[in-house]
Amino acid sequence: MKLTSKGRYAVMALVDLAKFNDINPVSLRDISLRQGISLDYLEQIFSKLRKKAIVQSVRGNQGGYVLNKKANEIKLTNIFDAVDEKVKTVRCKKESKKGCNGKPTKCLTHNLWDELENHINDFFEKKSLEDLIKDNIERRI
Amino acid sequence: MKLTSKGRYAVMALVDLAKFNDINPVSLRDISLRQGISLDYLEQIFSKLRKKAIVQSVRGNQGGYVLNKKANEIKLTNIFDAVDEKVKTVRCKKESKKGCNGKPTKCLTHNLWDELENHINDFFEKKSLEDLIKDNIERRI
DNA sequence: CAGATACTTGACTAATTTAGTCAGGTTTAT
DNA sequence: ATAAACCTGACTAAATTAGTCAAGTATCTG
Repeated sequence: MKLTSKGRYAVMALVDLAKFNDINPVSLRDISLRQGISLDYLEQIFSKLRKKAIVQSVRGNQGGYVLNKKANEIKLTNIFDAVDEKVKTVRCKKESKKGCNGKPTKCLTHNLWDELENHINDFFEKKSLEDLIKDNIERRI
Repeated sequence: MKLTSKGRYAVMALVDLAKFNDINPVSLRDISLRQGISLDYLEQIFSKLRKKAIVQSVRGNQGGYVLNKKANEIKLTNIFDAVDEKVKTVRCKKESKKGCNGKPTKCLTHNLWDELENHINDFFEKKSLEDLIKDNIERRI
């Protein structure tokens, strides 16, 4: 049960973006340097974030990225969803007619994994980018 | 963020075991047939469960496995721990002197991942095998 | 004691996923 | 014009997963 670095990076980069977002857009190059994430990889990640309208891009010289919503409107769920970081506790959901384990019934623990999934998603649903930034400032004091 | 099938199988197999555990020990072969898990794979899993004293083995003809503790004393944590299903939200913990991302400071989101880890582990800590079995019986009625 | 049943161990492997890199663009401010 | 920065898609090495396979050892039952 582990988080992929794509998901982690997406969140890190957005916190960085929100933090340094003043008048000018923030360039991926700067984020790359500050957070130690490869520029190429960041581009992949931001392409997805843009498609899901979480950020907006500003092209050309002195361009970069800007948040497309207020920080308190961006939940972790939205971020993870954008970069395809999904919470998959079970395999056995898609086989339409069969249950899990190839049998007509649901597996003994099917309900458990659903609960777990909800439990984790709750966490993601409650945390917004703003929370993270606040947390970050407090910590520094 | 996903659960491996080793962890899932371990829990499924133990619920099955607890359910059919009357006078005789339960053979892996039976579990394999009922739950649709390969016998060889089950053997690997039960070897680990035995080492962590979650089950006891009974050798010989009509042998099999028995729970080594009461069902309400076996938490999901114990099971996952036994089969090395760990909750790893972050990579950046072991590099003793450095923080995450190779810098001397912690990454912007370090605290978040810790929280997430605790949130998930809470869930595992609270659920016991007994809960699962009860849940299973209720559901059938 | 013979044989079957069932546990035990360890090595091996195919497939998948992850975590990127690389190359070759396009757009736009100055 | 040109440089900074975005944009896209293909590619790949390494790690992990999800098992399989083979060769045992222990012990109950007849």
